Order: sequence, then C-alpha cells, then structure tokens
Amino acid sequence: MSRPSVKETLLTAFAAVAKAAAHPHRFAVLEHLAQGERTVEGLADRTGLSIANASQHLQSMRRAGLLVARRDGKFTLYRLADDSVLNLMHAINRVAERNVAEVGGIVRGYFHERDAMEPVSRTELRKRLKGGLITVLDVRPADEFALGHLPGAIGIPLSELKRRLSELPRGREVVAYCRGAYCVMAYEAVALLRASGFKSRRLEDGLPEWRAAGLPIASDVERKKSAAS
Amino acid sequence: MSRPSVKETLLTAFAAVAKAAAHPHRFAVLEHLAQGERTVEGLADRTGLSIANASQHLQSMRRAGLLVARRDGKFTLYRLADDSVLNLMHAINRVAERNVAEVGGIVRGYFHERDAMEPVSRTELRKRLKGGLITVLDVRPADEFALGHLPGAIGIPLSELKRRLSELPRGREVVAYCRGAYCVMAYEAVALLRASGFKSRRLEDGLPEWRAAGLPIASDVERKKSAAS
DNA sequence: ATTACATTCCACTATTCTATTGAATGATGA
DNA sequence: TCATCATTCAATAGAATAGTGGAATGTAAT
Repeated sequence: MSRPSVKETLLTAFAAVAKAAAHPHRFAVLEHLAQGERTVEGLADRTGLSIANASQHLQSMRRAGLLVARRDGKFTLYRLADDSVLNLMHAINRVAERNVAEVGGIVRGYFHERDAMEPVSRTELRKRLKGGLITVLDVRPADEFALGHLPGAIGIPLSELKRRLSELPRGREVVAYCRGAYCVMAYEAVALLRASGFKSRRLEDGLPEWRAAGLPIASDVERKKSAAS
Repeated sequence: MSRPSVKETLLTAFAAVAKAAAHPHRFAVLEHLAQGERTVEGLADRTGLSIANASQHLQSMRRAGLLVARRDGKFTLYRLADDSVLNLMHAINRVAERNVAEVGGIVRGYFHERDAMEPVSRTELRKRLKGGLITVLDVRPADEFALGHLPGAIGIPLSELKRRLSELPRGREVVAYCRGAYCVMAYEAVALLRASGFKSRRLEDGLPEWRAAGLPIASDVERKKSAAS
C-alpha cells in the first residue's frame, strides 16, 4: 500500500478535478474565464475577491488542470485549459438543474417565466439572421463585448440598456445574449425590453458556447495584445 | 446581503454538485452505482469503506442531487439520480485525461499500450456482432453480470479468467468490457487474452454507457426484487 | 540602478471536512 | 412484543481548506 495503485491514482485525480470546480468563487471565476482570457486583477474585480485570494484560487485550478496561464509583460493571463472544461461546467449545470430542487425552481421560474420566454437556439438564430429581420443584442459589459461578440450584434451593457433603448431599431425582434445559459443578464434584458414594447427573446446560451461550436466571432478593436482588466 | 442573490444561490448550488463528486471515495462509489442500484453495505464492501462512512458519503451525495435512495424492506438502495450524473462523471474524466499529465500518461501508456490496443466503439461492436465472428466478454464480478450485461456476452470475472480460458471459443476475436472507459479490468483481460494467443480488443467504454445509449441489456436471473449486496 | 507594479508566497486564524466509534432508529419476522 | 439487522445519527479528533495582510519575486518603465 506504499505506492498507490492505478485505480487510486485515477480516482484521486478525478476527485481533484471536481474539487477544483467545487467552490462558489472558483465556479464564478470559471464562468468569467469562459468569456476569454483575464488577468488576475481583472478577475478579482469582477468577482469581488481580493487579489491574493483570487490568485490562490487561480493557481489551485491551474494545478488541477482546469486553467492555463501565460505571462504577458507584467500581467499573468489565465484562461480555460480546454473546451472540455466548458463541457464540465455544463455537465455540472445540467445535474443541478435537473436534480437540485432549488436550481430547477429558479430556472423554471425566474428564468423561463413561462413559455413566452422560450429561448432561441443557435441554429435558429443563424437561420433568422439570414432573414435579416432580427436584432442581436449583447448585454455583457463593454470590455467583454469588445473582446469578441456575435457577428452583427449591438453591444449595450445591461446596466445602460434602459437609457439607451433608442439605439435599438423598432419593429424587429431583439435576441439578447450574455455569458451563458445561467447568466441572468440576458433574462433581465428580455424582461426590460418587453416592458418597453419590444418583441424579445434570449439566446439559449452565451458567447462561450457559440465560440465552442466553431461559429464566427467578431471583435471591434484590432485585437490588442492583452485582455484588459 | 442578508438574502443571497440568485447568482449566489446558483453558484453555491453548482459548487455543491461539484463537491459531491470531489472525493476519491465518493467518485469510486459513483462508478459502482453507474453499474446499477446498490445497498449501503454492498457499496461499503466494494469500496472498502466502513458502513457508517459509506452511509455518510451516500447521504451527502443524495443531498447534492447526485443520487436517489429508495427503501426496499430493510435495505436502502441508492442509484444515480439521472443520466446527467453519468455525463458529469465523463466530463470529469475527459478533463483529467486531457489536462492532468498524470492521468493522460496512464491512459496513453498503461491503457492504450500502443495502437494495437485501439478500442472498439459501440457502433462498431454492434456491426461486427451481426457478422457473428466475435465473442463479447464481460469481466465484471458475477453479481454485476447477473444484474445486466450486453446481449450474448459471456460473463467471466477477471479474477477467474485465467483458469476459465477454455470456455472461450478459439479463433474468434474477443471484445472485453467492464465498468467503463477508466475501469482497468477490461485492459487486463485483453492483455491476458493476448498473452494466451487470443485476438482481443476492449470495448471503448462499459455497461453504463451502453445502457445510457438506450441499447438493449440482457439479464440472466429473472429480475429479483432487489440488487443483491 | 531605481522605481512602480502585478502577482505570488508565506504565516496565521477560523472554518469545514473526514473517518471512527458506539448508540439510536426503523423495519422485519418470529 | 421481542429480537434482529441495515442504516443512520451523534460526538470526537485530526486533517484540510479559505481568507487575510504583509513580505518577496519578477518584469517594465524611468
């Protein structure tokens, strides 16, 4: 029993991978990283963690194989190791949605808000985009939008949406998206738009899934060397 | 900040799901439960845990939504809540295989042992079964075999394989399978069979995946009311 | 060189988790 | 009703983890 068996080694490694995602703060960090590369400070800001704390969580996830880091000047940039990590996050989401009463309730209640809130699938969106009678709205913060977004999308952060409604063309359905299926921003955007007389639905998931599906991404700025904080 | 926001609630729930799988013993239990329903004592035996310890882990996983329990007489039977849990396990496996050097090494070395060890896919197996020139071998323990196995499979536990080789028809390729892609038994069976002059490969995954794919399952005994320990 | 700055390392405290023991619970069958 | 047995509960000790502030490291500009 001195040297662990193959089975034990594998089980320990699998457990370590799961544990790396098994903390609310770390899962939040993963969701942000699904949008793209981020600096330590950028993540600390977004998640409300102290720098030191964020750094430690990031390192533990890197050790577990969920993240990779690269250095750019004096910044350390972290990103998801792999699409398999995104897939792991979705697997966790799905288990929670189906088998945790609390999550299932939120998804069916707060989120779906009845049948009218039925989301638009990626393929459906692409079809309707060709028809041209649709506006795609990205409600993530401006820097995330700048870093990459759906082709043709208009970028208005949720926080500014109310006072910038006039920028949206009337009479066309608005499809809103944000960071992913469990990101609340698109839901709130749709609610706001409807209250303002727009026809609106949300995309069934967010930018990371669009990218992982190999679909094209547009970016405004000529790709600067680093993902700004 | 007294009442947690929706976002916090979701993150906490997601983290709890991940944490439920984030212990070597619990992951081992999940792998056993992927084969089918088990009693507390049955799992304790298989995993080498004490009854009380096994019970606690089982309850924590049930609380997290990974398992469901039912009572049958004086036994409590646990099973995976859902196919989404199986899917979560695979997602963890894949991340580990691709991004944890230790696991990747084991899989590519100990497991694949070069190209000749290339596994047979489910669809390929079904095709070749129709051809009829193939023997399917289930090397899991006898009770797991009895509870359900691939149609037409021969059941010889790995521990007995060496002295029961004569039960296998000569001149046909043997496809061995066990509990899943990361179960070592099929690998060892293939190695043993080859050393004994058989042409042999392993199925790319195990019974749980076959079942989850909706493919037919055979069972020897007329389904008794409970999964024996 | 020196300075500024992003990140990581370190030491420490509070908290949570794990495994074990033995007792308690709840269902079965005599 | 009593005895039996599978499982769960309760209490404990030891181990691991999370977060904090400050020191240390490494890189880039001055």
